[in-house]
Amino acid sequence: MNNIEYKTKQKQAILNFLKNNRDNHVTVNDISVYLENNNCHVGITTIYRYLDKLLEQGTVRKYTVDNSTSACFQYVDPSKTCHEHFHLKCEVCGKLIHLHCSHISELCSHIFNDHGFKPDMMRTVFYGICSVCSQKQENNGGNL
Amino acid sequence: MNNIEYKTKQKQAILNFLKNNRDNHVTVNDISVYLENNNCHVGITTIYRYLDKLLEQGTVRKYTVDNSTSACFQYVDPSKTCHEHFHLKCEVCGKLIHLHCSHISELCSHIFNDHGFKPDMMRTVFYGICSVCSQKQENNGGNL
DNA sequence: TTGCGTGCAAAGGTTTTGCATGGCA
DNA sequence: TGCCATGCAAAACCTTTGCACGCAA
Repeated sequence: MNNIEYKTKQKQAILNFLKNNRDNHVTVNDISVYLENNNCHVGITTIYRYLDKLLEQGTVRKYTVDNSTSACFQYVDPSKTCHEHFHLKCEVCGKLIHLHCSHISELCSHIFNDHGFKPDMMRTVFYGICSVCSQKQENNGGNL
Repeated sequence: MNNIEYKTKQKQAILNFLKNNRDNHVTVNDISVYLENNNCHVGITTIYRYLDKLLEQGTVRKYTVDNSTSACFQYVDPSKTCHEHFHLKCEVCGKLIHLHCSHISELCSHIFNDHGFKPDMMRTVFYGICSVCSQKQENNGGNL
């Protein structure tokens, strides 16, 4: 009845993995596979339940990228406001690019100040074509 | 082999529902339930397949909104299908905001010139909270 | 008549739930 | 020793696929 949270191996392993991948988003499967390969089996039920808690605490962000059926999670650095980090998704090769760029926070401030809308860049994904794929398309003369 | 698209009752019923709800996003289940209640049964397979087509045609947009496990779709007015438009989606009320703003095209140029990524703003949606909903949240002192 | 469209059933994948057991405090 | 945490299995969902039949053109 006290609602005290216990410290366990599983939780620490999950949180460590999230922290070590703070620059990337990871899926439940990513976590499960990684831990498995490191001789630290954790049931997916546990992963889901712990991520739920971390989500409530704001320790982690959840978002979904188009075409991906499963949810993505990312550790949120308490000191850092993640306004400077955003995502580009290449629609050709599917690569997800993580970009640190001050221009984006300027844009966010502008949208908020002048348009009253408060963007959540952790949830927002820019769709387009990455440099590698656009180069390929040029070389092919526009054919697929 | 001609790839001609046929007109059917089912498609018309789905498209009508989408048009009548152009101010909201709807799920496959919403569509299915509504049609069922209107004595117009359409299998979910058909709904999924038709939405896929509409998506390719750009007649409809697909979203994933937090807290919802299933995908959301929203009719896009053909007259508003303009490359100068950017889209903001409020995650609280679901409203889709069309925005004209030179700052975003500047950002796109910057992303392309300095990062080599060519954003497709027709496909990109900014998620966040609109002014009305953020005001409401403030008035509630942060409670839901 | 042709071939696209439809819908059922089944498969595939992700997430949640029930329940007995394990383990922190 | 209390309770929370864990993990298996099963259930609950969402979405896709296969296939036979229906139906627009």
